[in-house]
Amino acid sequence: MPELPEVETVKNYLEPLLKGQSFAEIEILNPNLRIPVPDDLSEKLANHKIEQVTRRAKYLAIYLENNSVLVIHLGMTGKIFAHQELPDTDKHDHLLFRLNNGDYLRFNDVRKFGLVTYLNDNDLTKSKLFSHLGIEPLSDEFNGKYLREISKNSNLEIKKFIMEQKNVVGVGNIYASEALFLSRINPTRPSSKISQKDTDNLVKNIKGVLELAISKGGSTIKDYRLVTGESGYFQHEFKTYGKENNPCKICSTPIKKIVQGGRSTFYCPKCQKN
DNA sequence: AAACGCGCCTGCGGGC
DNA sequence: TGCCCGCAGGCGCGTT
Repeated sequence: MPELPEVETVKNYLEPLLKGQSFAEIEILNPNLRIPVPDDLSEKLANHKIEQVTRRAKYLAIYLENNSVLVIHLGMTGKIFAHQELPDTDKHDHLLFRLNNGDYLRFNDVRKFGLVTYLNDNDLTKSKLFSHLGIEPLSDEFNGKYLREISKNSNLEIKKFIMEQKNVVGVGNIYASEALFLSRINPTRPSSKISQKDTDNLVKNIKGVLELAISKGGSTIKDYRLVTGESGYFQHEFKTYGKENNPCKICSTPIKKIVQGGRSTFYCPKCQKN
């Protein structure tokens, strides 16, 4: 899936398409997602004006005039395509949204780790999907002081720590590797062993890499596509992710691949010392 | 109670 | 060519 920059990019595309419109009908083609798509989705959401299109963590939260919220998560392979007329559907399409202006949105998800549902209450914190989520990485609350405070007593490896959604949301497997490289921190270093100065730097680099990726329209690897079907561009700027055995951009040492918590991690063993 | 590891599901590419 | 295995932007759950 899409990590935070990809979801933010989707949000930015959807906002002008949706804001002020309403859903005329939402057709469920296949309800079998991470949680089943509720039968009454269309009934609950249709014909209520769309007020806001937002992102929280890696979720899209689309607020309607009747206080309900359409919630979409793209999982690993979820995609949303926009069309100006009735599109052909393929076997991994799960929902087809028809807007009052005749546009369509198509939700496609090969691996079905995504979800589409609604909330009756627009206070996201009341939902089980959102209640446990930590702060946003691009917010002012996410700063070196905060990160050091929550990490200084943890022996969890730093890459796992920053990917933990209760600590900070939206930092996925790619951007965790990239931010640690930029910060010259070994991904296996215990969180407690990172100085305030290095923590400040890590926060700066997490924000920097996410913002840069957003500015490039996210990263396209395999399945992820922009709403328009175009690719994002940030994948061309990866310094470590997927670069096993390629020379480090700084010192030319071959990039190493290890596995942490079942996820691949890429880093430079020379630049990123423990 | 934090932390691990597994399962959810499908497709693709590499190795044999 | 074909089969089998490992791996993939995430996340929640049960178990230690």
